[in-house]
Amino acid sequence: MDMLQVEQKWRDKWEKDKLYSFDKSRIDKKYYVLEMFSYPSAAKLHAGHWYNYGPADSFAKFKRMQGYEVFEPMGFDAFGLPAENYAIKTGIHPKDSTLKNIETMEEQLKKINGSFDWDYEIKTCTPDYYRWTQWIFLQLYKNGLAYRKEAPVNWCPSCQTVLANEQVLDGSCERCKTTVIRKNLTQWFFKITQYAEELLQDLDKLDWPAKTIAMQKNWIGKSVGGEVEFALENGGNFRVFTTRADTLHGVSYVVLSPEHPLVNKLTTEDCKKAVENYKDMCSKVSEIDRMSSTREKTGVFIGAYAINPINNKKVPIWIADYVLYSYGTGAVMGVPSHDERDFAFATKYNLPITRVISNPNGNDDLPYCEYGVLVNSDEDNGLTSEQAIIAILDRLEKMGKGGKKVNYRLRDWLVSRQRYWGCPIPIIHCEHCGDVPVPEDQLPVELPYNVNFTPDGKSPLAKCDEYINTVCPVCGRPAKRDEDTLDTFVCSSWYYLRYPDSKNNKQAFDPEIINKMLPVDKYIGGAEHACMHLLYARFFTKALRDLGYLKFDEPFTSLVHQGTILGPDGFKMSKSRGNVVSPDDIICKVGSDAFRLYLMFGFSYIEGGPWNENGIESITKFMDRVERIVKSAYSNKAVDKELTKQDKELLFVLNSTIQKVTADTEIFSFNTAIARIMELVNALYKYEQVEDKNYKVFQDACYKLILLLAPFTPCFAEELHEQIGEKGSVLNKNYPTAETKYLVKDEYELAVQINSKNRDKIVVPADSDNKTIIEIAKNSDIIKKQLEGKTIVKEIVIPKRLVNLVVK
RNA sequence: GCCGAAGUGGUGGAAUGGCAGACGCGCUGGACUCAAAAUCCAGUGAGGGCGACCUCGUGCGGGUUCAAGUCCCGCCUUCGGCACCA
Repeated sequence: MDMLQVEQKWRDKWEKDKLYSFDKSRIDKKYYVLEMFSYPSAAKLHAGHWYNYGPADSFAKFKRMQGYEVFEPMGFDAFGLPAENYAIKTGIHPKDSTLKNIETMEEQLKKINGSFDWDYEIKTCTPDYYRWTQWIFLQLYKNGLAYRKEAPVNWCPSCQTVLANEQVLDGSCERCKTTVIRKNLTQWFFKITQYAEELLQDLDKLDWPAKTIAMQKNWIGKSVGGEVEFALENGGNFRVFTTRADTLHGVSYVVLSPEHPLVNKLTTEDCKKAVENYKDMCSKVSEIDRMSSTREKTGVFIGAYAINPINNKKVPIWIADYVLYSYGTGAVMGVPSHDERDFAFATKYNLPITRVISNPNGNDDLPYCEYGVLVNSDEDNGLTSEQAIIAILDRLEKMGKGGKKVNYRLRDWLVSRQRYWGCPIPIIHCEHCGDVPVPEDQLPVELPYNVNFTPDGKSPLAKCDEYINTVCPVCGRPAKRDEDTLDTFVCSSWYYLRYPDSKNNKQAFDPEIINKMLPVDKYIGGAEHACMHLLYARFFTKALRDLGYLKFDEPFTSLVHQGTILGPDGFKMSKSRGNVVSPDDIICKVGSDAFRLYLMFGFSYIEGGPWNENGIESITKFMDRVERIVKSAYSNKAVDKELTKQDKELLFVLNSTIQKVTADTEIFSFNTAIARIMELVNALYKYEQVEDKNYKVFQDACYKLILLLAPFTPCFAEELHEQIGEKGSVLNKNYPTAETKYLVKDEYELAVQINSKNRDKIVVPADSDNKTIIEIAKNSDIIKKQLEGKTIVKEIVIPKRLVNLVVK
């Protein structure tokens, strides 16, 4: 079969017939299959895109044939840094390059022969989309979920710009290799932390890969403990967070993070110079370096003291950069005897180390970081750690000096970017009125085209006078627009909500429609988004629910990550390695169906693996085999006949194939599903050699074979479907279901084991009881011989599988 | 350091505690052919035996079980993620 021609033929026909058009009248049967949309890169569609979209689309087609009204939209995550960097290098405007890349990719995507309904296409960089991104920003802002504050960011002193974490490699700017420093800038944040607990709890409701759930749990990082208030000599106080209140009696110092606001107030005159030097040193260390646990702990004494509320002991106050201002209270208590970091710190600076928890094993080594029994702890002596944590925090609470507290590692999401190619932030800064939201009827705030985005330390939009200068919507006086753009992850946090109502120019989406179409039933994409996109999207869904727009709690009920296809050398495909396999070259040779089928058969879908050249030929061979057997089956007239043994055997294989393929496809185990189909084809070839064939059975099996193949090789199946004289699209036919009457066997083959070693095989009638089976087993010649002179001590029968005789 | 996943023939990869290696690639042999290609059929974990068969075999070491790739304990290696979170 000339697949290239066949594929073109059906692609055209399907487009003409609008085969993949979503039928809104069948919304009650909807099945929303979503593949993560892609970034329109100049590098075109690569094997990774194909591996995501091809098999996922087969799943969508499978659902369609099962009678669901499948909604499978496609679009582009079109804002972002690569286009801007490309523009800086080449001078080609990001908008122009992006739109051009989208055009190319649309053409390539069509060659996948996916069930995409292009009427619902989204491009996040177009005003009709980002207008609503801005609208959502304003809803979050108006409800206290978006706020502005000063925060440390990665700053490249040479490029004079802020860098995203991903642009910092080993503490240096990826472009100029200059050491990145931290700098405080006023930035927009989304209050994702407000949802920390729900984001954590609801993970249990999701049909998601366990790995991804674990990653999100870690990322949210719930930590149950308490706060302890330390008084200052001058009358003030501050709090520390701890999970080990049981060790409170062993505090020998406290540490504030260098950025803690109390540091300047408390530092004594004679310590000022050392403290200033230390803070200066810290600011030069990147956040990434600072967060490394292998770094030696450093710090300085600030000259002041704090009072331990439980025993009124006076302890020195230090600052150290291992204490993070952004976690907990930005201050910790130092208990060197029971914490490794504190132990290292105290040893280095000669601070006292007092044991307050005894080791039940009697071992005296310090630090001892497990739970135990309290010692040297006054009235708390003898309590276990578990008891003491509760007792001490209760007591502190009664004293008004602390109590139970839960902390999360999750931080609020910093969404400002000092970049051009992104969604403008719809806020106006007015000297008189403060931060003023752009009135909703004035959205979108359009991204201006003529902007100088060469990096020079200022946000590109700040240099565009006609953009930045505006009037305050409240007082009418001159004011300035926010000069930053939004992180592109903001755009992708709600696109799945826009798809089903993508042409709506009055609302971001019609809640009426969205609440019927969502949540997404099956979401397919890379695992690299576990703690970014997938978390942000969950947050948006919950926030929009609480604002009254959505009636569901989670956006993606079920999630699947595809693996990664590596180059033939086993390394990740990359231009620099020269190991990139081009999908275009392959589909030009063997066609899109064969390429898709190879991707689905050659790898375990969730694992991926290295590309293998010769595998693809075996797939075209298989397709040829299918074509030949189908032709053979339809070469004779089908007549009703009584079923022979061989007919029944074929029917058994056919129906068990249907059963297994259905079950495997459901769980994305495509390689085994296709293996089962190959087995069916092998059985058909065996049947072809039967003298007295029943062409009715033969043809029925081949017809169902075509249906089974349709989701995996849509054009190929469609062509065969037409060739055997069927009307309409194969994709509109019902997916076959197994007829259980053909799955009943008259007899079974069982293995016979002696002492768990295979010794023989027997065939027994299907209705034999265990006793009969054992008799048959014992009567086999081989077994008889093996049993000579031995005593049977146990007889085990596993129906339909084996008999095991345990002998002495 | 912590969390997660994985380790099976020459190879990609299969196996609700129940016949390890499905299916495919490769290889070997046969049929067809003057020959080749294509196709079809058969074989293909290792070792031993003329043979029916026997022994060993799922990273390593133990264990539970009639039975372990699968469950438990202790390791090794690889990959992914997090990493001074108090």
